[in-house]
Amino acid sequence: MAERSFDTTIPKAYDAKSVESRWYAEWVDRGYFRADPTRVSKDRPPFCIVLPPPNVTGALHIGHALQQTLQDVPIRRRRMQGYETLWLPGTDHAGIATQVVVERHLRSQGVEDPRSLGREAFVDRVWEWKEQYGNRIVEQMQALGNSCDWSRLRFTMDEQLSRAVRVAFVRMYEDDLIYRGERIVNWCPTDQTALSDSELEHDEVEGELVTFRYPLSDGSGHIDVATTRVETMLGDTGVAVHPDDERYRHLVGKTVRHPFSGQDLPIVADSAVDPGFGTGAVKVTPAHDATDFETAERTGLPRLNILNGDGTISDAAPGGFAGLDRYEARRRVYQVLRERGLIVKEERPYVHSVGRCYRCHSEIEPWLSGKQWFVAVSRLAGPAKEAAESGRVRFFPLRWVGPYTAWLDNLRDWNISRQLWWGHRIPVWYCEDGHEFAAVEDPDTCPECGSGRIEQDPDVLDTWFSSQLWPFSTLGWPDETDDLRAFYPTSVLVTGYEILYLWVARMIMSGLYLVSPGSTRTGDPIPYEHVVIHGLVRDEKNRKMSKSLGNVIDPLEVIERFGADALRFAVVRLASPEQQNYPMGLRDADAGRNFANKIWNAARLVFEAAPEVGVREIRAPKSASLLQSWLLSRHEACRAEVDQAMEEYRFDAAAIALHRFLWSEYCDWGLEMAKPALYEGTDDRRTSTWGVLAWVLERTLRLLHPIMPFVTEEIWQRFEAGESIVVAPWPEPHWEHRDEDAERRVSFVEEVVSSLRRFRSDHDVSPSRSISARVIVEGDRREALESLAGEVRRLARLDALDITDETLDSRGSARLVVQGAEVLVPLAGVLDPAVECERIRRRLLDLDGDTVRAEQKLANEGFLAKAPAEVVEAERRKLEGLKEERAGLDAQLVELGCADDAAGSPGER
RNA sequence: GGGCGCUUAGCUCAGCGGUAGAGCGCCGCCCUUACAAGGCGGAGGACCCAGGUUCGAAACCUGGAGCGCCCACCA
Repeated sequence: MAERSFDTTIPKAYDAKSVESRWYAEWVDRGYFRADPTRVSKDRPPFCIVLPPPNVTGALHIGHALQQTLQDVPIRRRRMQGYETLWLPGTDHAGIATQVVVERHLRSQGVEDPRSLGREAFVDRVWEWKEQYGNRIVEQMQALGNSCDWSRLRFTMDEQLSRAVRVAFVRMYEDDLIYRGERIVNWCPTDQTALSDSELEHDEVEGELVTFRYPLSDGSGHIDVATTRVETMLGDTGVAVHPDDERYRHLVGKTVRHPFSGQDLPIVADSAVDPGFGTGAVKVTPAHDATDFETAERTGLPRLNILNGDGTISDAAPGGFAGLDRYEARRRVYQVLRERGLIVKEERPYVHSVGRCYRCHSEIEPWLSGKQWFVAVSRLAGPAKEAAESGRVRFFPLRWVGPYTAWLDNLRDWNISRQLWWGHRIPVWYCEDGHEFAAVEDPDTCPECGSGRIEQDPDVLDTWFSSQLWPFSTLGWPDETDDLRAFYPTSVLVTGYEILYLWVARMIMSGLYLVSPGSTRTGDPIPYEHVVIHGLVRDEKNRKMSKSLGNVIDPLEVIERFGADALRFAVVRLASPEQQNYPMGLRDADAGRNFANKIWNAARLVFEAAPEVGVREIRAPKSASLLQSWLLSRHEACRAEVDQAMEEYRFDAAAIALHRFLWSEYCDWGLEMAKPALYEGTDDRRTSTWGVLAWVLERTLRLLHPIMPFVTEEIWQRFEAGESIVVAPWPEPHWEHRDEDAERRVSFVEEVVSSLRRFRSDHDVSPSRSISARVIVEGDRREALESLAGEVRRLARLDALDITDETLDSRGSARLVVQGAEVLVPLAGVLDPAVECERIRRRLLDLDGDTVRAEQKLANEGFLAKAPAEVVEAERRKLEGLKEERAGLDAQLVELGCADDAAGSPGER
């Protein structure tokens, strides 16, 4: 044999760590991830994803790894398909979240009251924090292998993006979509800011429902009201009943006397009251309840704010409760009412839901906190709903359209002002003469009166106000940039369902409103064409991952132990869109690590078996042998499956298909059956076999590359088929390789091998002991078996294999039936007949069940009449085969001398 | 009070009209010159329950149960 020219120094075990660190830097250096809008053309369509920006504050967790891999996979595939791809990365300043983290940090550093630093100094400290930790996210993303265009890294508080925020605000302000008003807001007493409705979490708690009595001022009676927050009665300014409620109609217009203030509170009629709940009368606390606020608006009741921003009772409250914490006040108010005999009923526990701050989980207070800014949503919601219903934006899975439109239907105005320092300051100024105006650029004077004494609104905008602009502000909006024209609308948004409302819906609303159709590539201002919604990663016990539970998995730790490819594979395989939770532990990366190693070693075999001539040439093979046709056919089937799955964003299915093909087909059968040709074959046979193995492997690596970029690149380089797999073309279909005959024939051969292996195992024949076999089979399956006889001998460890189409005397042999063909294994005194009888009996048991079922089916006239002909025919053939096998096995039992305990035929049982 | 999702092998999940699949785990045997991060063989399932549609249902329809989630101004 000629000396081989291949590299035999490839290490036995795949070392993800060293491979991964080498390649990522190389890819970035070569500029593979950089998008260029000028390259976009008819033949080179754009494909763009903007990364949902992680918060600058934290480190990435495993959920980010999932989400990002789900973006990198389509990005890498489209890049290979020749699209001009842009994956635009960035981070979010995350107003409240960051401010809270930095405040906590400062406190730990001895700054007791961070707000005492003053606005400017505090904001400086946050920027310092951001500079320090913002990069960690980038490093993590690079370790994952994400193919982002780092030259376009954005941050929501970048100058350009901040200008976008101001332009958006001013435009909406001038169009009356943003207004300032005094309304009840959700107030977080811990973070001391207002929150939008979407920033609340709802939580069921076991509280109390206390019913107490208000005496009528004229002493003629009383009226009872119920509440779960009895302290709010300090802020009651009236009592409401339903206008049609006969029980109370005569009381409307009278007043009750407040037990602490002594003031007279009017009894009013309002149809918002549900006469069926409680007593049918409601205490009205306009400053601390959204419903009551509206009731008060309609009925003219005054507002009395009895809470301070920190959740303590204010001086405005009667009865000497001022200064008490709200929970303490609840107990005290209850006590005093009780002492005065005014409590008429108590229910404890009373389960009801409370709103909590989505950042710090404190119970929020509905509160009147002066004027707040709102976005009027009614004009925005309609087009956003239409876009989803008409399919201009498509949801994957489709079922999310329902919740999305339902949310838009019930939308209330969006509170966008936050009493924080970290964020985009509201671009509105007030002059001393009471004029109010919004401006994109910082003004010096009031445009109305020219006064220089102007002051900017102290509040900042809700983080989500800037986030909603993300898909276009990152591309240069409000300028009509090349990026915008080339890549907007973006192609896909990949995100979790938890921010469907908070973010996705708002991006669609604002995109449709703000972006001018003429500046986009399609003339549609919609931010993206597809929205892919995935679930959330949980821990192994399916609990939410959180720092306080200590069950957070750091992607870097997984990468360190198993490699980025392993993590990516694990996470993609989990990400079924039907599931809302993905439980995951560290060990789940095992399978991916093993898979990478398996591919590595398969490649090692292929390269080490490379024939001397034509080693590096990979040509589209012309199918030759049965084995080659089979492998090409199976590979093409896999390719088609992967393509389809990826088009449908079923990356889980794509990952499983690739795993199955490579491991169970390519390695277990393809490589194993190729060994005789590779090691003992003629030069021709060796070369052609190797050619197919290499061709298939090289293409499969490309199919797998989007999911496991590193190991595929490392191996692919050895083919010297191009510069990098990152920019190698995506495998084109080769439908002509599908060969169902070859698949059918090889599957017969596989089953012959399996049946012999099982036989060996059943009889405890050690691998070192030889057995021989004779197979009786006709037609093309016989040809198949003959052409693969050497391979079968090797795989089943036979020292002899006879193949014939003549009936043979089966005496003295075990009979195995494979797809109707007989496989005879001479017992030759080496095997225990009792064991063989047992084996046959076990088989007969299964056989009987199958036979009965088949017979019943074929006896069913409906089945014969209505089932498709091929189904009926298949059933007939099956029954026939079963009967033949049964006859053979019965004969065998007789021969082995254990027929006595053999069961009768199925019909007689 | 509405709505959505899930319920399939010990665990985590695919399958979504033609007699049950994967990964991990488990039990045997095997260091067979790609891989012990491996090979070969195996065990293990009233596909939540009850009705219905159908020749045929894990799959489709109706109802129910359990779990999870979302929405909602029951004070």
